[in-house]
Parts: sequence; C-alpha cells; structure tokens
Amino acid sequence: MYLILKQINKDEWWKADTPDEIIIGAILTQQTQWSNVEKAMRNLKREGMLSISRLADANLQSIERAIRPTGFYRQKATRLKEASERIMDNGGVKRVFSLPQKELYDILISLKGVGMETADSIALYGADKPTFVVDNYTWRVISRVYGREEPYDYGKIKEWVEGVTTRNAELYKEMHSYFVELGKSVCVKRDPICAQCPISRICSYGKANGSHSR
DNA sequence: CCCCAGGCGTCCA
DNA sequence: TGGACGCATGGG
Repeated sequence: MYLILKQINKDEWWKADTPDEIIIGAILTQQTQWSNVEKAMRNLKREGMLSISRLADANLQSIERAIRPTGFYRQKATRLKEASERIMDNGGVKRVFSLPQKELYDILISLKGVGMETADSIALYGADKPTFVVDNYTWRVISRVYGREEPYDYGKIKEWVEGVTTRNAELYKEMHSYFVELGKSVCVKRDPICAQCPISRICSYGKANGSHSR
C-alpha cells in the first residue's frame, strides 16, 4: 500500500493548465479511464475547443468527433456544450468559481450531466473548495475496510468523512487521490486472489473467507 | 471472448 | 426512493 501511495503527488495527480480543463476533464472522465480523457483533451486542444467559452460556441458534431475516445460521446458532447453555455451565462468560469461553496455547488449540480461526484470534483480541484469527493473507488475501499454491505450512498460516505476530518481542500485532494489509486488495485468482486491487493490485511472480504490467513 | 472504466439521467415498482 | 438500464469507446 505504501509503495502505491508514496508515488502520488497531489499537485500532479489531477494536473490541468487551466480551471476550464478541470470542468471538461471532470465530465469526460465519467465512467471512463483517464488515458482516454487525455486523448480527447488533446483533440479538443488541437481543434481550439479546450475552454468553456469555445465549447459554448462550438459545433456539436466537432465536439463529438473530438471526444469520441471517452465513450458516451454523444451524451457528453451535448452536456459539455450546454454546461459551457450555462457557465458563460453565469459570468464565466472565473466568476462562478469565486462564488461561495454552496452557491457554486448549486449551479454545478443543476447542470445536466453533472451529478454529485462531478460537482464536488469541480468544486475541489477547480475552485479549491474544501469538499470531499466520493467515487466508486472510495466506496470500494471503505466498504471492504469497514465491512459495509449496504448499497453505495454518496451522501452518507461524504458526511462521514467530512465529520471526522478537518475541512481542508488540500487534504481532500490528497485523500481522494489516495482512494482512487488504492481502489484501482482492489478487486472488483469478491475475488479470493488477494495476494497483491494493497488492502488485503484490512479487507473484510478476505477475512470472511479466510484467504488472508497467511 | 470476457469484464471493467475517476457517472449520470430516466424509468418503474 | 432505490435499483435496473442505456449510454459507447478503449484497454487488459
């Protein structure tokens, strides 16, 4: 586990040249590997569309073509364009990001294609608001460590973490990157092969079926 | 061939 | 209100 975590630099983990790229990346990475998002971002940059203002005015088909590698590209293209238009209507990225955390969140969550995780990701990594981001990796790690069997509930996990930590954006960026990188190495199902799992020693699944006895 | 990916909106019991 | 489903390309 330490070998994985020691290589993470929270300032490099979600790197972006502009705040706009955080918004674009947050939408494109939904249910998608980051390597495919990078391809799409390169395409958008090459076409001069890697900003909220340019996306708002861009041709829908050209957006679709550029972001195809991320999958769900028709949905994402429409949502990217409409979200960009809404943000421009609200004064642009800089103004929206300068709003108080709750007002920013309310705008983000009202956008089609922006749910709780995406809104929190944008607020945290784009606007430096101290909000903890939950995702499937976070849930995968927590549910195994604490032996939770109930369905994934975003709000419950978020409230629990924020209740036992100081509300600090840099801390939450670091924690999120840890959960994601750890989660990537944790089995998806109740896989009995735990030898190389970074959390095998504290995983309730392994304890239950005895595969961690060594 | 299979399963999975840094979700979300919609629909239905 | 929560569980299933469609969205779709790319990688292992």
